[in-house]
Parts: sequence; C-alpha cells; structure tokens
Amino acid sequence: MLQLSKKVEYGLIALRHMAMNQRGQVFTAKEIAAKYDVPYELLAKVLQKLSKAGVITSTQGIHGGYALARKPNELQVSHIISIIEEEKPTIAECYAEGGEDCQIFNVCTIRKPLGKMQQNLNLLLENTTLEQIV
Amino acid sequence: MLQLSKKVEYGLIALRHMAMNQRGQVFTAKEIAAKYDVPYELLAKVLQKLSKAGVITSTQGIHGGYALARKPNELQVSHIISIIEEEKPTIAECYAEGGEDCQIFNVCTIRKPLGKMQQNLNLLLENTTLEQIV
DNA sequence: TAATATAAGACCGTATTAGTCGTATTTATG
DNA sequence: CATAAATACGACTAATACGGTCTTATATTA
Ligand code: SF4
Ligand code: SF4
Repeated sequence: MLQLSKKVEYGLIALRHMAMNQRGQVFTAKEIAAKYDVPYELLAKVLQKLSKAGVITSTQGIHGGYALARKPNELQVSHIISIIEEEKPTIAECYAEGGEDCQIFNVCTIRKPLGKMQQNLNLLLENTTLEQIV
Repeated sequence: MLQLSKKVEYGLIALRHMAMNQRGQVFTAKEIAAKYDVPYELLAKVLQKLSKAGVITSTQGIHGGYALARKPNELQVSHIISIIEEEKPTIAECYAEGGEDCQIFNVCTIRKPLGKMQQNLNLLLENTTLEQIV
C-alpha cells in the first residue's frame, strides 16, 4: 500500500550509483546489478526505459553502458516514477491519465477532497530529486 | 502505484457519510453500500475493522448499525489506513513494522534517503483528517 | 420466533508485480 | 572479419496482492 515498486527502487539505486560518480561516466547494467544484488534482466529493462526517456544515455557495444544525462538536482522522483511505471503516480485511479473509469465515479464523495492529497503528493514527489537521494 | 486500496476508499466514503450527519446517528452497512454502489460484504468487513478499532461504534440486532465515535478532526487518514490495512502506510517494505526482510537491505543505498520521503508522507497522512474529506 | 443486523473467517478469480528467457543488434578489438 | 560484450525488445512465467463473494454464527428487537 502506497509503496514504490521494485522497479522504481532499482532504478533509483542505479541512478544514485551514477550520480555518485563522475558525470558522464559509463556503467553497465551488469556491474550495477551485481553490486547491488539486483536481478540483472529487470534492472536492464528499467535502464532501457530511462534511456529512452533521455534521463540516461546508452551506448551499445563492447565498451557500452549507461551514463547519467542530467544533473541530479534536475531529476525529480515524480519524473522517474512516471517513466518507469509509464504513468504518473496517483493516489486513486480517477486521478490517472484519462481515468474516469472508476465504477463509482459519479457517486463518489471523496474524489474531490482527495484531490488536495494528490496535489500534496505531487509536490512531495516533485520536490524530491535525485540530489536528495545521493 | 501509490494508490489507496478500494477498501480504504470505501472506508473513507462511509466515514464521510457518517460525519456529514448528526453525531451518533446510526447507519447500516447495507444502506451505505447501496447509496454509494459499493460491494456490501467488502464494506461490512471494513466497517467491522473500524469498529473493532474504536473509530466507530457498532450495535447489533434489528435496529443496529454503525455510528461515528470520534470527531472528524480527530480522525487522521494515516490512522484509518493503518486500521483497514492492518499496517502503517509505507513507501517501501523496509519501513513497515519489522520489515527488515528486504533481500537487499544491507546493500541498499536509497533506504536512508528515502526515509525523508517516508516522514513527509507520514506528515501528509497525519495532517489530513476526516474533517478535510467532508 | 422471525426478521434484521453485525462478526468472523474461509474462499476464489483476476490483476499486478517481479522475475526470466530468447533473440536481435550494436560495437570495440584481436 | 570473427568474436565477445554490451544494449534492445518482447514474450513468457511465477508469485503475490487485491477485490470480491460465500457461509455460518451471534446479537437484538418486534
Ligand atoms: S472516484 Fe472515488 S472511488 Fe473512484 S477512484 Fe476516484 S476517489 Fe476512488
Ligand atoms: S531496503 Fe532499499 S530496496 Fe529494500 S525496501 Fe528498503 S528501500 Fe526498498
């Protein structure tokens, strides 16, 4: 309940790892997975998403790997979650992208009041950047 | 991701319903379920938990039902979640009650920084009371 | 005694999440 | 040019959580 997914955690761990070192330095999914004892294939997929979204750069081939593409203070946790989960973090489905398909939507009396909580969550996730994680 | 469960939502809807009316007024699970088009049995179980925790009072028998036992401004959302889920809302399993069984616990580098986020979430959920939901 | 309500817990089906596998592609290097 | 090491990508599987249902017991009032 309200927990970050493992994918997000793995992503944060990897991003933090990159942020700790010299900017632009390249790391392979393999070495990160080994270092933090995280399933390689799963981490790889996460990194691919982050790469596709431009958060990290990727280079293929024998000396390839991933490198941080942004400054840590520019990387909001909310953004990272959105990329990895492929949807914005929400407190209730009706606050998700085009999510008016809650069975109860019309009679729901807590939707509007909950909006304030959603806003505050957004603020929290936006104000927390990779810099704070380092 | 980060979403409140249906059980919690149903609980909040019911509590709000009670809070909207006269203090001490009795409502049956059935009428609330009908009014908000929510599955009766599920709501019933939620109300039983809330009752057991003293948030609402329950009276059995033919004219029985549930009634709010506290003032809305004394009822934190964090508390309601804890009761219904039977565990505190956490951002990661390692912040749950006795939750050091994360496979990665020892090597995890984000646990500590995430603590700040957990604290802020706590604050958010504590500062939001039933009064704000009404 | 019948009707109506809560109490409690087992049960089930589905959706989500976590993790795996296979295969293709890119690229440095001997 | 062959090989090794890396990313890319999608299908697949396993485990778990979630939402919902069913059954039976108990209490209370008319
Ligand atoms: S409409 Fe109400 S019940 Fe449905 S998702 Fe939004 S808040 Fe939850
Ligand atoms: S230890 Fe790290 S990975 Fe494990 S639950 Fe806590 S934060 Fe997530």
